[in-house]
Amino acid sequence: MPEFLYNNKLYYNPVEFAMDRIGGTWKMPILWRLKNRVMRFGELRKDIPHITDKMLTSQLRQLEAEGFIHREVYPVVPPKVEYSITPKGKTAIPIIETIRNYGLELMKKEGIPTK
Amino acid sequence: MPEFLYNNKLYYNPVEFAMDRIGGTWKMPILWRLKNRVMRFGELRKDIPHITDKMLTSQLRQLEAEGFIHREVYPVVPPKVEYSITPKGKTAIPIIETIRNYGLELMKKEGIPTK
DNA sequence: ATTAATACTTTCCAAAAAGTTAGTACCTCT
DNA sequence: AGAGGTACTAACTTTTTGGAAAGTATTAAT
Repeated sequence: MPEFLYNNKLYYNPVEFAMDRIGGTWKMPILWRLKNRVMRFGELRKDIPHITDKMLTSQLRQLEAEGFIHREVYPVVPPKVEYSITPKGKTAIPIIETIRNYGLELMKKEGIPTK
Repeated sequence: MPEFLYNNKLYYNPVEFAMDRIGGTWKMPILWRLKNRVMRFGELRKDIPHITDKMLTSQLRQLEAEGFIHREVYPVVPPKVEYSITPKGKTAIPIIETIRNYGLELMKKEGIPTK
């Protein structure tokens, strides 16, 4: 496996690279929810259990910086900001689905009720 | 999304559950190498760049505990231990491949030479 | 007696990720 | 004047993850 630098970080393989973009605790849950609709900050917060303002903001910023989502600000008071998925973000959906189904499969094997 | 406990840890979704079994820096590289052959500790260490003894040991133990690999000890001196993938471990290979291909795709978009 | 080989184990430490708590800016409405 | 609503921002702490370096056990070979 080749190793390479990107944004001053050293990666050892493509899996690591992918997981750095869409991995972590919150990025997939966010992308998953945006997959077929636009959502506001407050909506996402309500919909994703246990996420904090800080985590939501920082993850949204990272996803935006990588081009997975788009952030649209409306200059009104109180503030209104809408988040939507980009074409690049959509390419992540099937991957998330694959991992999700695998997770469900493993859970089933462990006897964890999946509903 | 349902939340649930497993081994005293709280999970919020199936993706998280899957990534806790086969995610992290080293588990996929290990499984990937074992996918079609048995390997010894020293072989794995030589083959996976930058991994330390400690990390290799701890990841192998976790993979074994979850049933993804099998550990065979030969009572000889110096010690000999062989690691092999189990049927359960094999189910992870296509997932790794999917993520890997996605990583390669993202790298290509970023202009990172993939070989 | 010393060295070599192999597969760990242990201790201590640093960095990264995530969580907690509190606060800000702005305008509208009462 | 004060409260309410929205999307943050900042400071601080905790937890998790990973890493470096050294040590252990056993026996054979020199």
